Amino acid sequence: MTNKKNTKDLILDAAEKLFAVRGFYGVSIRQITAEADVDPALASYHFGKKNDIFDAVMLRRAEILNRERIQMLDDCIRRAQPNPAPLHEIIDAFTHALLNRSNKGGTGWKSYFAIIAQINNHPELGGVIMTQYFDPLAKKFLDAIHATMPAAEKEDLFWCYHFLSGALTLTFSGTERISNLSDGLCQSSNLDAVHERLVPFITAGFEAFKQQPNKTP
Amino acid sequence: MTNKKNTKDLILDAAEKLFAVRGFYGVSIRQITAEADVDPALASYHFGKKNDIFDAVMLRRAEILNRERIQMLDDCIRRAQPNPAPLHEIIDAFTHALLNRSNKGGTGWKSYFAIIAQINNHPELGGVIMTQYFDPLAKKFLDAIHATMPAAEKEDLFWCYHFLSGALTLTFSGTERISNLSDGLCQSSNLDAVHERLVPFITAGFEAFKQQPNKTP
DNA sequence: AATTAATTTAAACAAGTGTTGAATTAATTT
DNA sequence: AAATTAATTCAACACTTGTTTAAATTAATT
Repeated sequence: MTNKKNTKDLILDAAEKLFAVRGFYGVSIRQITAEADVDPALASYHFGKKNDIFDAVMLRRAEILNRERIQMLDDCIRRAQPNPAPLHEIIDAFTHALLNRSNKGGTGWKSYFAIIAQINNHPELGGVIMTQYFDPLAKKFLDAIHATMPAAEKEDLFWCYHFLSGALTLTFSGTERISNLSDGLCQSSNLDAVHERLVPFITAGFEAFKQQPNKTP
Repeated sequence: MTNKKNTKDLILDAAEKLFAVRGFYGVSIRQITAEADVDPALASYHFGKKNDIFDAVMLRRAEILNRERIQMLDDCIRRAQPNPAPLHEIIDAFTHALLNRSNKGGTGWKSYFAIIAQINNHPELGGVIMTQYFDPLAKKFLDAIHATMPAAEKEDLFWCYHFLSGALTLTFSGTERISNLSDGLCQSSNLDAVHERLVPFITAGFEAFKQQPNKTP
């Protein structure tokens, strides 16, 4: 097991860490290369423009994460055949990989999720990665949901997905202020506790749209 | 009705608009004052440091919004006395002002919500405003929920609040990519449609924790 | 061992950064 | 009307920004 990292990864690690805290525009190339203990010119040499560094940071983990999540969705659907997969299993499959990486994946993954949360507010930055990786996954997820809730309206499910997406984003970004609300309730870092509550919460939300509303024209 | 705005508001309007799109670090004072058609030095003259401009932008609407939301919560509680307020009314009171301003409040409010979403990921920026305005409101909201769901565990409700907060943030930031998932389903800007779905979704999520789980030790 | 390729260094570039001070104009008070 | 305060302009400051260039060094290939 080689412990010595190459320059490209050193830069990506440093960029990931700093982007997570201060955002794309809040971090300079010189700060990144200083954190990586590397000459500033190497950033341009290895990656090109600053935007390309950001894209490289995103791509690195997007592939891993995406493969895992699609796999879990497929497994969950296959297990239930010929019936549709249970709703809570679909939602668990959609969220489990996030929890797992955020919990046991190390600081790099934590930073990565924080950046994902930022991308939601800056479409100009991560547009390509999102369209290429997350959208197909979301489509597969929504299809599975629709299969297990055939009576629900598609538009309802579409919005429910957005609510799930928002809850997920904030939960796993890790940057949320726990504030003085918790009163010591939340012994942080216990992300399993979060997941135990997130899945029932979201499942119940979706189920509220299981039947079409009484249309009385 | 005076149409002529003073310099301070011109700067705040421009800053709000630009911060919403590119974030705090992504916008320079010169860009702000150019957008406001005003001399760059006036930013420092009227507000001080760049951080103070950001705080002023936040403060302006935080007071208005906060007063409205607290009012609606109080009204909803008073209406139900001596019974606890219905769950869905509490959630509506918590979200209605956001919807209303986002829908009919003009572009300034839209930008404001986008900045709020950013603050969630950059606690260093809006910490003061959040602690001063949003936390007390959240506490009042959670108390009301607890009153109407006395059998639920406090920690469960705390996390449910976070899921609500995430869903709200993403929904009203307005910066979310609608993506190619919608297939023309979502004729955007129809935020009433969002609210009609958000309240039942969140209500059902909370209700999943109405009874304590069977503790079988 | 010689040659080519890949990587790292150090210096520099023009442009943009937040902020300030003195001079000038506008508004308000005496 | 004069005097005083407030608001605005212009120029400049020291510094940082992303990026490039050419030379020096290291690694890989012949």
